Amino acid sequence: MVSKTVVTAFQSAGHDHQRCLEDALAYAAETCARRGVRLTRLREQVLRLVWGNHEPVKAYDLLESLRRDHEGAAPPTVYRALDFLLKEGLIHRIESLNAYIGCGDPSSPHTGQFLICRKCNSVAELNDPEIGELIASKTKQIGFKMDHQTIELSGICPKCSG
Amino acid sequence: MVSKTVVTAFQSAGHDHQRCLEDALAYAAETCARRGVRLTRLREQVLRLVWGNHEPVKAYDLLESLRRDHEGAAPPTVYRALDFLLKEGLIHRIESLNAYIGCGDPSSPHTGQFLICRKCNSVAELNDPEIGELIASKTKQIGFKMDHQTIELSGICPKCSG
DNA sequence: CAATTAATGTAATGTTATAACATCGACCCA
DNA sequence: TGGGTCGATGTTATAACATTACATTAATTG
Repeated sequence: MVSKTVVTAFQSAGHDHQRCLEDALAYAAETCARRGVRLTRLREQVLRLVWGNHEPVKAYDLLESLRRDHEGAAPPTVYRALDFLLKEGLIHRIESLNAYIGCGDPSSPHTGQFLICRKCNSVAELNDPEIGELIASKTKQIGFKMDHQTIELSGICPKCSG
Repeated sequence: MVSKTVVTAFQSAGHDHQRCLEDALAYAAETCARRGVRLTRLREQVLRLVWGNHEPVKAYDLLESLRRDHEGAAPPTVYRALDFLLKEGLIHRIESLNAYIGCGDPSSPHTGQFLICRKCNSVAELNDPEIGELIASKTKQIGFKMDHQTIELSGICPKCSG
């Protein structure tokens, strides 16, 4: 498997998403097993829905999808699963969109930098250490003890800008 | 007036907030006049409330305050004023908190980097060009045409960790 | 297999934000 | 100066996002 630490997406035309999805699910299962946490049917199904494509997904859209084969799903059903997946680093929340997206590299805990295309809505996860480190050093300089970065960049992706 | 381009807040003990507030309001009035846009009573009052302190303020808290001397204020009353102030760069929205904060340097349009103290809730606006430029160059490298940065850093401020 | 804890079900409600249409008021200009 | 225009605000309703609280079920452990 090619390293995903630099950039996940934007996807090329030949992207085999079925494969991408199955890889992510397998990886999640393995990760949870290793950590001794339970990737239940419900949680796996939510993860699968989040990974449906490379666009951020909204909680209530997930809820609607989920209801197709899980009658009786309610907001807490979805939010609990999302909380679990967030905690395990299997998905990220995009604050500026109130939406969720699959994590391109759940191997180690991290906070990515998200590139959001406002034309096609796709999101790429950049995980550039230089950016993270520059910010860490600048904030440290002024005595701020940073523990979390939220970096969301909106614009036009390579595919959409031709 | 000392340049505010590097960092606004965290406020020291001797911070004269009355003065800080009046400066910001005067600056806003001047800016709007220059641009030919109307800083109406309502908009100014909302700006004053946002500048009440150096913590982000929630829209419905503003609404409640506003109602004290503006009976009949409703959500659109507040959100319209916030939209105006955001557009004119007089305030910023903190995405990760769904809250609003006065802009430390409305002179030129910009997107700051926000340092959010999760202990005292104060927010400092860092406006470090190196960070902005590094991100701009990295994203450009991969063909992304960035037009907006959201950078929100949470942690413990110097005062709280001191 | 009983006890315990984690996960899920269920109903209600809290919080954040916008839509749609009516009215008011500032400004322009003939 | 009075009427037209457009931006601002009033008002009602509802959409969109998220959590609380408590009941029930399922997995895990001693």
